[in-house]
Amino acid sequence: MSLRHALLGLLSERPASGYDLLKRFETSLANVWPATQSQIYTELTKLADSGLIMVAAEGPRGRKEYTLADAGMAELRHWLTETKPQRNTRSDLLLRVFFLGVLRPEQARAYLTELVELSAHEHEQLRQLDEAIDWDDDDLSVYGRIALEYGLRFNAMRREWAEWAATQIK
Amino acid sequence: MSLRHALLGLLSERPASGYDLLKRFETSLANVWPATQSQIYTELTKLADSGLIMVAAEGPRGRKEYTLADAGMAELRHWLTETKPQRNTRSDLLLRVFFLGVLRPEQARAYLTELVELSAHEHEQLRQLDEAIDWDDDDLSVYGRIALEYGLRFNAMRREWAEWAATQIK
DNA sequence: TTCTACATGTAAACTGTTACATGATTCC
DNA sequence: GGAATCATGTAACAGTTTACATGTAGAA
Repeated sequence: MSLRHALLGLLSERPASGYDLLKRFETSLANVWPATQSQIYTELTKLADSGLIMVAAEGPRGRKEYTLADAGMAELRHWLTETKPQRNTRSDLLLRVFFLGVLRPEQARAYLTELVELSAHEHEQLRQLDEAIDWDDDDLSVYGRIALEYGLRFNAMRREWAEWAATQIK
Repeated sequence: MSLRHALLGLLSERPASGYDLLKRFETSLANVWPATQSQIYTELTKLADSGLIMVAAEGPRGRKEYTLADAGMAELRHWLTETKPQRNTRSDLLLRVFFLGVLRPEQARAYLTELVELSAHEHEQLRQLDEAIDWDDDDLSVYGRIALEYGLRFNAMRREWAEWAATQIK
């Protein structure tokens, strides 16, 4: 149940409405924890009911601005320090690799070549994002930069692996 | 819905019972697509109902041995060649990184140090698995080795990243 | 005035996890 | 005879996706 912690985390930076949070998910958090509009609004209601967040203000068009309650900050800290991350790496991309033997060698190689391109493309997207952001030296910048660096290294690794893998066939 | 394709893929290698498939998930496939006993038996029933697999034989203790039907092989090939992999990387491990700013610097560094150890540990597990397996040059060996190499490279990358990240704090 | 962005909510279907429930065969 | 392993199945719950449904405020 990480969605609630993602919401608590975002609210720890500043108060926001469901709509604001949705936008933040679509941009910064989409790569590590995608969430839909429906899921976010439902979870915010639950978080407010359980007292981890509060409706601090109501604005035009029924806008509700949420703030983190003390209990919410405590829960966020607990999640960060006391719970172990799952190394649950469900990857349909890698699952396919196991079964490439049912294809002809050139088809299998084509799949791996697509992965090279996919990784190169994602790497480039992140590189552009990196350039576009005016990095500061506040918390958000430090940790945002660290997360982005992970994406860069990950895509570089995956690209090299897929290039190597393509040479292993036949 | 990759579970059904994982099952079709395993059955493309050889006929198997639900129990056999469960064991294969626990060992080889656990790293890329974990599945529970309950899920596997339920999905096998659905696959048989829709004609993608068939019950070829029944053994002791109610054992049902499934084989891949032609339609199942077609569906497997379709999945491998015609559908795009999701680059859906839900990672609670990385999600936490975004919010490490709410912790004290030494706590944040401790989290990253744990990731170094986690990656080193997983790398070592895979290295031992690599040594233990008697790699052949059949399809299964070629693609199994490719998938394992991914794991090795991934954990090496993650370890180096976490080591670097720890130096970036404060 | 009309379009776009803001803004929220619910229902149904699907996927995945945990727990319960049962029983047969083989090995020691 | 007892324990471990083989073998299957279902129920309840939690999490996720897709689709539907509605309406307001501001900008051009």
